[in-house]
Amino acid sequence: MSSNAREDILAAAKRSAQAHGYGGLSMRDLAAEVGIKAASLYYHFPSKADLASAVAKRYWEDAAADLEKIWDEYPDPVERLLFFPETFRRALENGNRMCLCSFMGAEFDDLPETVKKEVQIFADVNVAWLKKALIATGAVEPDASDARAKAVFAAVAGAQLMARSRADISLYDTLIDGYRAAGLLPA
Amino acid sequence: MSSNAREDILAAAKRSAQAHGYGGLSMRDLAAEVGIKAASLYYHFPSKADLASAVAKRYWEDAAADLEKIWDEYPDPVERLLFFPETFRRALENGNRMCLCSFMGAEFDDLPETVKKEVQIFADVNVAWLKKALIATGAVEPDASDARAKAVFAAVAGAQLMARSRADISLYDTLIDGYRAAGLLPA
DNA sequence: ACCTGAACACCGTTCAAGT
DNA sequence: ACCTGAACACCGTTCAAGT
Repeated sequence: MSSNAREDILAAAKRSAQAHGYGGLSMRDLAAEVGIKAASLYYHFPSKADLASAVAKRYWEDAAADLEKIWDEYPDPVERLLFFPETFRRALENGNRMCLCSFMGAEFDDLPETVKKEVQIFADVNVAWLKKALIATGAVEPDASDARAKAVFAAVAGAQLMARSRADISLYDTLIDGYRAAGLLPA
Repeated sequence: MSSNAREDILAAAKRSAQAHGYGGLSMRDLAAEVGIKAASLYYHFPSKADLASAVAKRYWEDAAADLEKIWDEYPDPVERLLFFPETFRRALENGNRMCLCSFMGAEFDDLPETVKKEVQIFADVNVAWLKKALIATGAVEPDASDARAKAVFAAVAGAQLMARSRADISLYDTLIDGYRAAGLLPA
């Protein structure tokens, strides 16, 4: 199937970065998982920074595609918006992992410039989608939609972070319900 | 003044962990900052895990004391609650740092058990205070106060994380305002 | 009581060398 | 084209030794 080493590396690096961050991503461990030597990684990616940058870029590209699909699959604006937290829930389901870009947001100080840029694009993509989705519900004034979209994104990321720190996915659901009860998400 | 090496180590380690996390906390760099050799750190703390555990413990103890002070200084329940995000804002003001326990929440998988425990207590302390503060406003049903307190905590932590990842403190203010506008925090 | 140099097994990275 | 072993400067940690 995927005898493409470069793709294997990207996939394994993504999984690892979602659990251990940029700093915790070990080139030696990564190589072992893919079945090559650490030195061989540098044939595919000139540095750890370049690898992480490629991983983060792929990450937001995949997220953008997923969000597009959700947009089309949920014609009802409220249902669509309520489905958004599900994308963050899946990382928790997948071995208590978290959003790669949230983890790297914490590691901001130690991130290479190229990686920082991709991490920020991930937030941009999500916020832009949320803004459109909020406006579509008609419940938010267009003027307020940008601030509200950012608030929803930050709150959902925070819920994922808190749930991860207790390895408790039911806490994530409680938090999202709490956002709904408070009015941050439509009820 | 503080010729107490142990206290100097704790203070420097706290600052570093707020910027680089547990994994990014370097014993050699830390020693250099305190003015001793790395090996000497092990006279004061038997391991990096023990040091980090002591730092996290001190961190929630200080937070608990701060919250008590805020409680007394703000007799008005709504004003008191609105002041809560200020405690997280200060870390951003202080060199774009973040809550030590949020960072370590991301690093959950790689944290020693003793450190995990202290990190969770930090959340417990904040949630317990928020719960009391929410009930005092009378705007939240006691039944819903626990879920709401957790939601506020997670949302504020998420706002700090997102603002840090753009090194933009004004974004933090926008997000907190967004929470207010949406009804998560009292307006 | 408090600190140190030297050593250990790690890490990301480089590079000349292999096929 | 793709991979490797050996080496580099790092890291957390240990420990015997210093004062």
